[in-house]
Amino acid sequence: MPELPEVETVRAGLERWIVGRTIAAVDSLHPRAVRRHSPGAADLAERLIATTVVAVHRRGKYLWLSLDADTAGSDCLILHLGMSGQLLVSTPQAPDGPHLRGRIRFRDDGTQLRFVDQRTFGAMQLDALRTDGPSETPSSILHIGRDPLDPYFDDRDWIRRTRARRTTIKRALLDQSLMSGVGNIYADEALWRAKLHGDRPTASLSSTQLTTLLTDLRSVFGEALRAGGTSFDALYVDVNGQSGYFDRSLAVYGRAGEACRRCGKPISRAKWMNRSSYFCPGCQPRPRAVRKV
DNA sequence: GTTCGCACCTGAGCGC
DNA sequence: TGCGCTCAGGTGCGAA
Repeated sequence: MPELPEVETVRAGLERWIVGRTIAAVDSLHPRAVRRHSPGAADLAERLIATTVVAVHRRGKYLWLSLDADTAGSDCLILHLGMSGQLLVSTPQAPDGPHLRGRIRFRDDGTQLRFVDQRTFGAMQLDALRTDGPSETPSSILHIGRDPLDPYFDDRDWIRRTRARRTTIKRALLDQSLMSGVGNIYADEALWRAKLHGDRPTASLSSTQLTTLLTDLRSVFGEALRAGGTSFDALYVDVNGQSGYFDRSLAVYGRAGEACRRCGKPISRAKWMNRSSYFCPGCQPRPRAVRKV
């Protein structure tokens, strides 16, 4: 599933392949791919034609292409991969796959940008950039917090706001308004490294513990980035269709029943909010209030 | 205002 | 062989 390292890998690929190119045509091939663009697919295509991609930006799991022309009040194209989205740089001759949802063709008739998305949680949307402190952000994602690799991310502010929440630490990690980019996989990995159970109330954690968690989160992100991201199946690939290999380095996620690399106890898997949570019962004991008898 | 649960969606894997 | 169920999970929305 695309989380921060996977999205950043895609962003870097897009930067290499599409910056400086002018859009000639946009094909929207599935209504859900443009559901967040309320004027509809035809409007999206019409306003993108003849614009040039200036830069590719990312905040958390959101990508956006900055465009050179004022497209009637919108100056960027937001791209979100959802759970299974892929942005592929393909030759015009490459066959359409079964889950092709959108396609951007460029005036140079070279490679195309294809949006492939099996589960249709991803989306494309035109938006206007707004000043957001020291940088610019699309207006519709102003509520998304900065990610921990953002140079303007404020560690102390995140710690203060997290401790003020009346929730658990895993919920807080997945709350994209507090901090973006973290999904289920890297939340479990960072919590394992920090020896914290996901059900620990945020208010019970010290500043030191949260600082350690941030450090561990950044290190797991860095390692995953160097590995090109995590790929459990064919759902995540970079713009050239290549899989990352960080899944080989995961300590807990997807390893239920296997020995913890730190203490040797078998990794547990628990149902959590209609999904799974992986943790080591030895290194990450449940807090007393929710400890199962 | 904050927190939580659920729907959205598709295809692989599994049991019967 | 075919059917039905479960699972995967990011995001937005409504309810409490």
